[in-house]
Amino acid sequence: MAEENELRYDPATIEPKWQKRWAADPKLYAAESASCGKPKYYVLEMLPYPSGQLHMGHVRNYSIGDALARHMWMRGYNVLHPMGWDAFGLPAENAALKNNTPPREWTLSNIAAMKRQMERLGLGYDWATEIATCLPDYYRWNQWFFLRMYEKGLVYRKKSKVNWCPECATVLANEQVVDGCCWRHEETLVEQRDLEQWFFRITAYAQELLDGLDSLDGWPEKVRTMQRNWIGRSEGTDVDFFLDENKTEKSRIRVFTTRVDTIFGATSVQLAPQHELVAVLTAADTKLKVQVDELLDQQKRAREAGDLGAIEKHGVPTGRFAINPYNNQRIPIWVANYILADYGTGAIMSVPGHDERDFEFATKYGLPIVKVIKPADPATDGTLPFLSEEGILVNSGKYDGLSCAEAQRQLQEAAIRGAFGEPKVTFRLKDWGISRQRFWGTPIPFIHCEKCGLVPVPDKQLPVVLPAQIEITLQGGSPLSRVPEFVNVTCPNCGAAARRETDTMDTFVDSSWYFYRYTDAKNSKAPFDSAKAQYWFPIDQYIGGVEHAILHLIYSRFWTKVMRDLGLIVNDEPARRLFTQGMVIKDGAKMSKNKGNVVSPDDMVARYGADATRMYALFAAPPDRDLDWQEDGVAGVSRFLARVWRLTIKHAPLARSAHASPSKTQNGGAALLRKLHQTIAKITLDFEGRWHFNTCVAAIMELVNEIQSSDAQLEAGEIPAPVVRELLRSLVLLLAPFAPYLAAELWEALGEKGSVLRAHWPVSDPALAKEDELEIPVQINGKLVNVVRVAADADAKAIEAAALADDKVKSRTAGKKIVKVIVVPGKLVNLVVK
RNA sequence: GCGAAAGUGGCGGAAUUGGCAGACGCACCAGACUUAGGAUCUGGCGGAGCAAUCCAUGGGGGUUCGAGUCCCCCCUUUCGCACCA
Repeated sequence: MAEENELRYDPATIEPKWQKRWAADPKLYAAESASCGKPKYYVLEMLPYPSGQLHMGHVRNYSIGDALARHMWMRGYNVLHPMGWDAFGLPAENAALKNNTPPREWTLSNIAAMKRQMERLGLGYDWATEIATCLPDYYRWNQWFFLRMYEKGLVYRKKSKVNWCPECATVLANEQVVDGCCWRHEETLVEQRDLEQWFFRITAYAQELLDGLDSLDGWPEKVRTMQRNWIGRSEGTDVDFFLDENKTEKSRIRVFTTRVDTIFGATSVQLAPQHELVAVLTAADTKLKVQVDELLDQQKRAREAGDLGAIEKHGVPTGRFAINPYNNQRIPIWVANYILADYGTGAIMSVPGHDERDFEFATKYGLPIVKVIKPADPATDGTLPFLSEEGILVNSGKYDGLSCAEAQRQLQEAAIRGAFGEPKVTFRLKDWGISRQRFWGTPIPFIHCEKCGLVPVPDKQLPVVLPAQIEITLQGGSPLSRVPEFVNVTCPNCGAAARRETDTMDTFVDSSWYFYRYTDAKNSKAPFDSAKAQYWFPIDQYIGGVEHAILHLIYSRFWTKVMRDLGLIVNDEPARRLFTQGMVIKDGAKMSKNKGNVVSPDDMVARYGADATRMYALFAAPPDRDLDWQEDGVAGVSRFLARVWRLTIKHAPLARSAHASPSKTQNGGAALLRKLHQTIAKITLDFEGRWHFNTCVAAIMELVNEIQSSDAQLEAGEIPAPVVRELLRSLVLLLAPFAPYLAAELWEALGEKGSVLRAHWPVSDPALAKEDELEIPVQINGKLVNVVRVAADADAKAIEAAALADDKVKSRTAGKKIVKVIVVPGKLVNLVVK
């Protein structure tokens, strides 16, 4: 009975034992100082929002990062592997409303719970560098950066149309609006409101953010493409059309076009319904106003249907005319529902001959369609619209005969000379609106003074701390505005009574620079020490979900460039390599409470242990693909770990009896050593880039299967002790990044002192890994017939001879003619037979 | 509509450079131990066929001695973009 117990793998005993020991060793996962002499490696997983519960997506993300961190420790790197909490945000306020718990208390207790879960999973974080963005010693630096950016002209306040989510009761950034709805409330339509808001001038870096993408070759192409599209650079020309014949400054309509070469084909000017000229015209024309209101209504309905792109085109003529500055042609001005107010100038020239949308519109309303580009390829000449730039200008006065590109150059020059236009680069990217009318965020460090206007809070008064006592509601604007002791201050400038700003910052501000704080988390004099940041940055490997491709990942690139220009850092980009892991799904669908297919990490850990749960998360699919969670699979990994445990414990005494590695002339166990060194080579290679950890786990399973099927030899003492020692030691080392608890337990069982993390990652010996003999497949006309065994270094001749000597090959080729023999040494033989 | 990725047994997946398709695991089947255990071990497991053998990587063509892998066309799924002038 006692013996049976002894041979049972029990993660519920092993794992808490090591968890305790690890917690008692603060140096174990701690980054060392720059002077340690080792090469540095910064591996980072995106910090979680402290909802209170880890989900399987977290487990997967952190299992990948932790495996990499452990591997790099074993490779002798100085590893920074930190963790923190993206701790501001609306859920804390919702919880406060629901349970009457203060946001701070709710958040901190969630952090404690999730930290326990992470420790239970055995994740190797340097908790000495832990950060929580909701604490004043972190968010004071948000305020500090805000003031520095204000000084640099990168922060401004302006009244404009902004996105408003009624559910969040706050403003949202453009990046947080998905298909016209709130990114947090997919069913809630975002409204447009005119509000005075704080903005970061991210557009000042638009070109650099775009150019930088070319250098990020360690980032997924998908993410780079998404950012390029989001930044949306387009080169063109601004052109002023004159209103009627009255050529005064006030009566110009500026349009933006990328195809100024087609301007002789413009047959109308189209304005967005929100265009300021439309407001002037409708004020004097009630009939027109009704029509324009209808266009606005159509836009609104299309947005509600989530399909603004497919709006049916409608327009109304204003009765007014514009003069084309190049040929003085008089063309009608229309208002159209498909013209976007916030792109370009909110007005376009309509060229139906060479633009698909304009063609559709002109056809519908009977506007003239003029051909001004003749295709270079005569085969495509004829039908309009002709959209390509591969052509020659016609019907364009003195520009006739020019290529499109040359015409664009000359027309731009003419516009500059005539002072009615200029070359223009337009970006789709808009400035980042960061004001939030919420409580649980970083207070914006400004004061409104009747006399002095906007006054920045002086540095020495930072941090502006959130009040502890507050009543949370989702009505009536910023909750902070209802806390008199927060609002009422004296102006730092003139000393008069003044009002504190009551908006807080977007939580994406918090996560835009958090990874710098990890390098110097306790600094109370500065956000971080520049020398420390310079040592650790850029991040060597960043790991997270692709859903942040244009939110967090563009904001943090922006922030890095701002900090560089403030002289704080020298790197241009935050992360050298980015890895976006796939989703965890169940029964073919994303896990969600609604579908009732949520698998709890705690439940998995309780039933199978942390090692099995983590290892399954790596084994079930390659990390970049979606992973279908199958509980039977976790049980399978758990059985495998039990087998490793039994095998190692059983043969540990023999292994411990040896004290050296096997000598090269050792007899016995060559096949096992060969398999071992092949496995080491395979896994090492994967860590260096391919990251197919699923096949790494499979390779370890193969190795264990092979050792186990040699059990009879092991029992009979036919495998020398040094070989057994090397096999088991290496097996444990290979397992250490994936199943840290079991590895620690078995490392100790093998009589090893010190942490397995400080042991050297095994090195594959090519001589030991090499096969003596190979099985070479023999094909006849490309079809497999048999395999022949040959020496591994056999040349083409020898292989051919072996193939031709094979009985099966002989009988298949009898009476036929061998036309050609293809021999790929080490691979195969193919006989072409007629 | 445009762009990208993917499509392989009952399931998750493997095949790193054009070279034995299905590694590894799950599920299932048979057996051993044992007598009730969701334990362990052994064997089997793409389809058809008694077999030799044939068929098989979404479908159809092509290149090649040889194609899951390369090229062309089509279908499906997922993701991103979608009047950006």
